[in-house]
Amino acid sequence: MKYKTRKEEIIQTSTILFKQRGFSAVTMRDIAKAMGIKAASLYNHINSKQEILSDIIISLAEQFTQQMKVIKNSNENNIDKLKQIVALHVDITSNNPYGMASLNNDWMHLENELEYYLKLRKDYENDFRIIIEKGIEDSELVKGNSEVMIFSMLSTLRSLYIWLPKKEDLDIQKFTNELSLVLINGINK
Amino acid sequence: MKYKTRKEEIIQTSTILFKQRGFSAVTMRDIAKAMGIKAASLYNHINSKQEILSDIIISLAEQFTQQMKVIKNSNENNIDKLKQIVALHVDITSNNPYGMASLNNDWMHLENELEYYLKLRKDYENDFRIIIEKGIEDSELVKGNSEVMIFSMLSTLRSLYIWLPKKEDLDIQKFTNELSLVLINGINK
DNA sequence: GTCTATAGCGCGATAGAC
DNA sequence: GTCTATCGCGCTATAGAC
Repeated sequence: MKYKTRKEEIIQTSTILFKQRGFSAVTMRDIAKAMGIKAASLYNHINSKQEILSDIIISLAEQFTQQMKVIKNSNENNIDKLKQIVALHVDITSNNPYGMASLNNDWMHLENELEYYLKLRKDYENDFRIIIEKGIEDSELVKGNSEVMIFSMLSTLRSLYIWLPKKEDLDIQKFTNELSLVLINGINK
Repeated sequence: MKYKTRKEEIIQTSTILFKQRGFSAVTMRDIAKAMGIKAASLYNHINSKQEILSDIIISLAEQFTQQMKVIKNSNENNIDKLKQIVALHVDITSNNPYGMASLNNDWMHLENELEYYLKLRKDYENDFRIIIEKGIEDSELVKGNSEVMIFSMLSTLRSLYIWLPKKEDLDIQKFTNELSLVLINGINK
């Protein structure tokens, strides 16, 4: 059996459709059709379309926040912390590339959990910022515009969901190292 | 007068709303309300909601393709070509940050122009790839995974629309240089 | 747990008055 | 060029049979 519960199957099916066309363009009929049932039957397992979205997004956002806390409190230097963050994004994204599309593109359609999501994201970005700024202070990173560094790294890490699914036979460990290299050392010879 | 034509006003208003909530979640009634008129009145100036989307996306995509051709055919070395590409993205995005959201997130809702858009994007990425690979070949760039380099740079450049509008007082020239530095030389000391 | 039927509403778009 | 009125359809969600 691929799914433990019918609810889990609904969420996984929705996740794929949400990535392809976005939350607003996917209907309950689309989700039901992809599962071979009628839309009304979905409501035996979930309460609303909105609930599907928040299940997808919040569980991912909490994984990031929780793991960031571990990285933040470790005793490594700041460069190694950044490498751990790269590994974290590759790990979560490769385990749920479709869900990451909703996290990135459909968070604004959250209702009850919107504020909670925004707080999780803000906390995450703050932790990231502190590592970058500490890295500059400790002379591990070049003296540069820290906001540009944060923007550049986070943009790339947040876009992994577009790219990873296209590389089916990927060696995750090798890729993580190559990506860390490009992000930290650049591409200039 | 802020807008030359009523059609232009419709497109600019839609562009802002599409960025906030995405094409599918914005209604003709929303667009009309933002302009202080009724939805039916919009149809005196445009033919369909779809037409608004394709006007936004195709004009931006064509700007990229056209300027990429100029960069490609210039006599500069590959690193300087990459810097020009960074400048191109900063330029187009700072002139139309809202439209870039549609280009990135709502292209899949194009109908008649979907294939044309996909061709423009593919051509652009191919030109980008050739510059990176030539750079490695000519020993301007480190020997590394070129796909990872392309992914990383393009992800950052494509995310500029999220970031640029938050920095109103930005010195565009200075920012372009800082971003080029981070993308090409990395952040490692 | 899935079905048919349908409520209640909002959608994109059109017709025609002014 | 904007309005009111409305068409025809699709949406989320519910009721109740099996």
